[in-house]
Amino acid sequence: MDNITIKDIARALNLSTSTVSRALRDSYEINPETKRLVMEYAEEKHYRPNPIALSLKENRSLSIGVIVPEIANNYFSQTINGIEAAAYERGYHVVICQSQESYEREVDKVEHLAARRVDGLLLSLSSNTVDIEHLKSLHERGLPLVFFDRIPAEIDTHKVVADNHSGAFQATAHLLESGRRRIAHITSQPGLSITKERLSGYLAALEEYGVPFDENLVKYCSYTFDQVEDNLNALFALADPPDAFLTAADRLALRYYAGLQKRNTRIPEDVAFVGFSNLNVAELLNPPMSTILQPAFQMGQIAAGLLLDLIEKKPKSPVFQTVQLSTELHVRASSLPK
Amino acid sequence: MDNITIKDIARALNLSTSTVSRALRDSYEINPETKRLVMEYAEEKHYRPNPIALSLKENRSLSIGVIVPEIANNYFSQTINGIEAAAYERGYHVVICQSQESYEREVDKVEHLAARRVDGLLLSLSSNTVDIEHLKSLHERGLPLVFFDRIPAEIDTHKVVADNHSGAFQATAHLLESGRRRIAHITSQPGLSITKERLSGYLAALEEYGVPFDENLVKYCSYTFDQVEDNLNALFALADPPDAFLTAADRLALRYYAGLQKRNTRIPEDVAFVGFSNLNVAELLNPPMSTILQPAFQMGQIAAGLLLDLIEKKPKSPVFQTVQLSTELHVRASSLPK
DNA sequence: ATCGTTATCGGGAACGTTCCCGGCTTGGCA
DNA sequence: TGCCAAGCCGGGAACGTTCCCGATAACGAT
Repeated sequence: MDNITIKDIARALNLSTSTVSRALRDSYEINPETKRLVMEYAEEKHYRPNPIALSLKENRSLSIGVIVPEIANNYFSQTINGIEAAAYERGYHVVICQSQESYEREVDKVEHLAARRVDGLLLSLSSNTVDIEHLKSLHERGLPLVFFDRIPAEIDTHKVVADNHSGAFQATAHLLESGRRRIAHITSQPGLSITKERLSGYLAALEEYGVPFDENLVKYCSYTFDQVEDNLNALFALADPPDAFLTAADRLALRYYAGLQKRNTRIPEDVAFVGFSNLNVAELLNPPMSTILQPAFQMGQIAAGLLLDLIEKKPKSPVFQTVQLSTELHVRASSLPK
Repeated sequence: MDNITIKDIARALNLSTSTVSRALRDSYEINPETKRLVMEYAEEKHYRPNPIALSLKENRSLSIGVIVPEIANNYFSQTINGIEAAAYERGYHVVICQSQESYEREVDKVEHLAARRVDGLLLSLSSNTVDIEHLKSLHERGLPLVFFDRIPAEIDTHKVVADNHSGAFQATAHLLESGRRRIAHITSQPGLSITKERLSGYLAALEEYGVPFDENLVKYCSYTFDQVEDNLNALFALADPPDAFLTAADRLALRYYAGLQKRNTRIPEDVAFVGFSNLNVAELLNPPMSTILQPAFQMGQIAAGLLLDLIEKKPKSPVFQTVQLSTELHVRASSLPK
């Protein structure tokens, strides 16, 4: 594991490190013959510049960090692919981390990446993150930061989100139009931005169609603690039980799909079902699941692009924007009229 | 982004960097009072040691690299979770990369991680990797290396795999016992270790049950190039078409499940179906898919454990082992007898 | 012959740490 | 009174680069 360094080359060719360094970067002030010698020797010995030494000197790493709650989630893995595509194109490496929906892990990862001198950070908050001081101070100290999907209100920077309000509105309207009236909304932690936006879309649709809102139909779920059965039991114990479900995430959609089937509730006969989800298997489920699809890959691309812009033209402090991408409702068998 | 350094502390407290350094590491030869001063000042100013400077000096990073073909694959994301669990416990960070099933990307990622001085590398080969010189030379130069799942024969180091032979054997035997005779085997690139092992299990089962092998029933698929329809057409154009499918990966299982449904082939009436897969939705598919489940999380844990052992006791050159974990056949509706 | 130019190269500081050496006070003891 | 050993601390090299200054030589111009 002892790699060859510029010093080694210098010693071997009886040159100074400065000369070797310049020869390698093809500087004009080095004799072509010397350059050739250095280049050839470097090639032969597989010289690779030490990025750590460079990072130490330049205080940057030509890499960006990504922190997502979990990668075992189609939505996030698609986003990461978009990020990688954009970063790769512009010569940056991507370091991927998971917060595992844990606040402590998130803080740990953020600090680790910052200490490792990533040139910028892309992130989607963990569902248990309430305090974002760790990010705020980093941002104030000048670390370029772009949020996507689960964004905080308190930090002013670029953000990329799906149009959650309209996605939820569309889905709810679709359910209402196919004759449902008691739509259960299974959603994420109340603190998350996506939760609020989706709830507001849901409420707006109810209002538009003159259907009264019943807060008993809204269930906030932790991703980590499993209470599917309890929630379903509570919902179906209502005097007026749900005849439709609108779920807010891949994970929730699957859990409740399974939960409903376990209690032999028929979809879509007994209840209709629509999920916010980028599951690539929605079509293959039994029955095929109606989903609100988010442009995950594109979100990643855009977020990475914004971050790299931020990184590369640091001097002028930019006007931060929030990019909102539209969602697509895919109606499948799970939400057909009864 | 200007972080406080030991030098800053030294200057502020009128001490030397050596003293500050020692005070921070609680050295015995520093006056308790001085220690207190330094510690408090460091705390107040949020001093964090610069890991890059440390890496440069110590030639290590307290982090390990993981390269998988793609993270949008339940099998790999579960493995990564296992790796992270094990690494976290022992104080190491994990850097995740995707080769995207591309040889060039794999080489690039490997070199990048090595240059960044990861202390070791965990990897599962891309399906397009044939030449592994890049890994061989790294390994010879002393970089600890552990392979999992898709392993090369040419490098002697720790390896962690599922018992692919017996998994395929079990699944094939199960299909044969439920009355199938023409079992199509849809599998990965022929070069991969997992492909060979699974094929051998498939063949062994055929032989045990006295069913002749027909090479027309085996289809090798690239992950990147999509030829599902062609393959299905070819298979069903056979004089004696398949009455069962054994697929070798998450991705293939889903594609062919969808492909079969598109051509209105009934499962399990017309063909039975079993897939190597860690899909968490297998139960929810239509029909629920029989799968051969691999202990992905555990594989990650074990692989990471072996790697860390390798890293931490470098001096003695160990005896390398290949850990083989057993798979589990989960029979569901897709492979019921006709 | 002297001088300014150009072409080519080397020295050394700096990035943030650690650590080897060496140095200065004390104070205790002979 | 003198000496040695703690106890405590600073100087500086080293890790691999880059880059700012110089430095040296040759060479044409004055």
